Amino acid sequence: MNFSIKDVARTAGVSVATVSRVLNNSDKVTEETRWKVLRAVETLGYVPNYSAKSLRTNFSRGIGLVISHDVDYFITFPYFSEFIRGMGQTLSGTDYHLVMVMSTDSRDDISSHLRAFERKVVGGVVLFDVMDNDKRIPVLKKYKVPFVVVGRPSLDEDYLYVDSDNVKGGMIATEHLFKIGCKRVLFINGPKGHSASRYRLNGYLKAHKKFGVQVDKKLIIYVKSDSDMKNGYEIVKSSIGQIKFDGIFVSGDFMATGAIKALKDSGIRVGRDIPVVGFDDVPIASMVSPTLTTVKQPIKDIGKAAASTLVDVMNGRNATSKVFDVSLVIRQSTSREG
Amino acid sequence: MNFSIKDVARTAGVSVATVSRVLNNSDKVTEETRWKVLRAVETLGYVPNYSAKSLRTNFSRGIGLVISHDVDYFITFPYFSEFIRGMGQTLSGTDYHLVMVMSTDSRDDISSHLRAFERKVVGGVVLFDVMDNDKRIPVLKKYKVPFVVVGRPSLDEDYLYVDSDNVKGGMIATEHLFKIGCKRVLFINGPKGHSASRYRLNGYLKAHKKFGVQVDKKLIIYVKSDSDMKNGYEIVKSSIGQIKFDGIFVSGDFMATGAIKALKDSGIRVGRDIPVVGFDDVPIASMVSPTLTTVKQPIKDIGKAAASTLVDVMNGRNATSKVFDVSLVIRQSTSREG
DNA sequence: TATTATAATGTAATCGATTACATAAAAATC
DNA sequence: GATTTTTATGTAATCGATTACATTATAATA
Repeated sequence: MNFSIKDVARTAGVSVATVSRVLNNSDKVTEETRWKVLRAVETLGYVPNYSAKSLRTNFSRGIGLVISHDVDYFITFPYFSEFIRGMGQTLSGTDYHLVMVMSTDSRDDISSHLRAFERKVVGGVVLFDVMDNDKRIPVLKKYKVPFVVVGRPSLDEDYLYVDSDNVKGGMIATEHLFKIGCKRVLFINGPKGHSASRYRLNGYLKAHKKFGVQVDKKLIIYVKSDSDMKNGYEIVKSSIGQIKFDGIFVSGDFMATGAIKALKDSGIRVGRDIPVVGFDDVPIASMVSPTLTTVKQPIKDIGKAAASTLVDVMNGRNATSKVFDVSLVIRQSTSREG
Repeated sequence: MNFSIKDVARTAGVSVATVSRVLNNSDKVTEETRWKVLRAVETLGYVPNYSAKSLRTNFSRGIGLVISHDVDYFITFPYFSEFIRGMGQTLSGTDYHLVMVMSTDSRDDISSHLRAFERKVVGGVVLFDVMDNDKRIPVLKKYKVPFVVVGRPSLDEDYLYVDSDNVKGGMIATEHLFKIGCKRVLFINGPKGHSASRYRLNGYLKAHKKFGVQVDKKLIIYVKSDSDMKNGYEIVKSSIGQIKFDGIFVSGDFMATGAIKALKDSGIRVGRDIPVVGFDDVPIASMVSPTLTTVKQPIKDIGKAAASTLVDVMNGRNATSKVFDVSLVIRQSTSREG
């Protein structure tokens, strides 16, 4: 049976207004009345109807995450699950819930976000998988949809974001390779235009400056699509003999696994001959052989922050953007003894 | 600006009832009126308020997926993402949306499902990660919550489910090992009581019968928790020397990766000395070395089926349970040349 | 043409919550 | 004790849709 606030009011012998007051602990209510109401709620097993709530208050507690149809990258990678887990941990026990809106359109289409917002299915959205100068951001602003961006797709940063320190990530990865003697680091970066790709490249360049190493643009390769993790394999395969390099930094552990396989298949010893550094520290990084040196990002924390920041924005509280620290996890793939 | 059905009615010069009729293509409406209404909808950019819809019709279009806090397994594994992608593909373009309800409680707690349903945040749920005789099923039945189970947790099967053919999966994996000369196959199964674990064991036993091989119960090992994929490594490490085995079947590719590492670390050649078969065919299976022989399940299709079946149930259409075929993908980890 | 049947549209109640405003009760002030 | 102020509670409108029922317009029949 599904009870309404009226049933609670009748059972407690008060008006619906009073019940509402108790339930939202607004206004003043006598301890005695409060107790009567709560007892009635308990007795009936009353659960508020969120459609009614949302209709009346014009406020939806859905936290929207729009997944584009044509994007494989994030969603197939552990990154995605961990991110959701983080959001979940923050949202768990609150009145908010995570809504996955499936976009019929391409990645840069905003209509799914807007529709979900206008339908009141969500009260705000998390913008995932953003590109440089993402066109969706101005649209969300225009329509006053509360939102938080994962990543920093534009320089003016006139929006709230959560991100990991990709500049540092790119830097410590490259530095580590320099420190163990590399001079020419092949950098297999994410897709061009992708928010994170730019920052990681910055870090890569910074490390060169710091170590006084000349940058060879031929060493910087962007994957075309973010869906194909076999890219790591193929890029390295086709680079061998074409470009001279003595170390590899790959923007993603799965691609790094492919890169390592390519080296192995070519009879090159990973670590001793060519050290490899990945990015993400996916669970499997410590299970492959050689185990993978990689940049660890606190993905779950980023998910948590995305959720809590968005809830803050939705409630008109002021929130701040956050950049999370990353660290290098050193394993066998950069060991000279390998 | 957010327009309501009233605005549309005014703009079109008709009543709200007529607008509603057009929008839900119920009843008869003149072509002319329909056109006027649709034009008004177009002009205003009207989007129906789903809270109001849901309140009035007592029908929520949220498809609930409850994620337990204490479960790492599914959510960290590619299985989870792929499953969601499948659901998404089915739901995309429809009026339904996927809601991830985060449970505060342990896996077998049903309250999160019920609460979400009674709040009208979801109109039905997908039951994931089920155990044998899962206690949640009778509760969902009792409260008349539309639901679909992923897996087959009980024998009476008095509910709708989608599942992959785990019996066949366990069987073809074991058979393949027998065919290439194994006599004692170590089986690292999922957690005891887990729906899939039972069926895969059945397949494992069936293969023994078929090949006339005696079953040694010592060879059957259940992982304790499903969260720790290092289990594969540790179980194999501690089994070497303790139990005699000449092949391994691991209920999961990530665990299989750990198992392979354990063999390598012990100086055992994977394939030639001890062949290994995994389960799932995760994307990385073809990127590790040796590449992994594994049982492929159509996870995305299972997700699709889960979504469409639930929508059918929610709409009172009759639906049927589905079992999806699995197949063996043969790679290097079972090659005797490895 | 008058009468009846049918089709198209409108009116108003309803879903379950919140909240502005009204009112009653209690406390504070004189 | 009468008056004012404060506090607690109730009444009723409202959010945006759907839909039973009423009404009007049109078509069919006598």
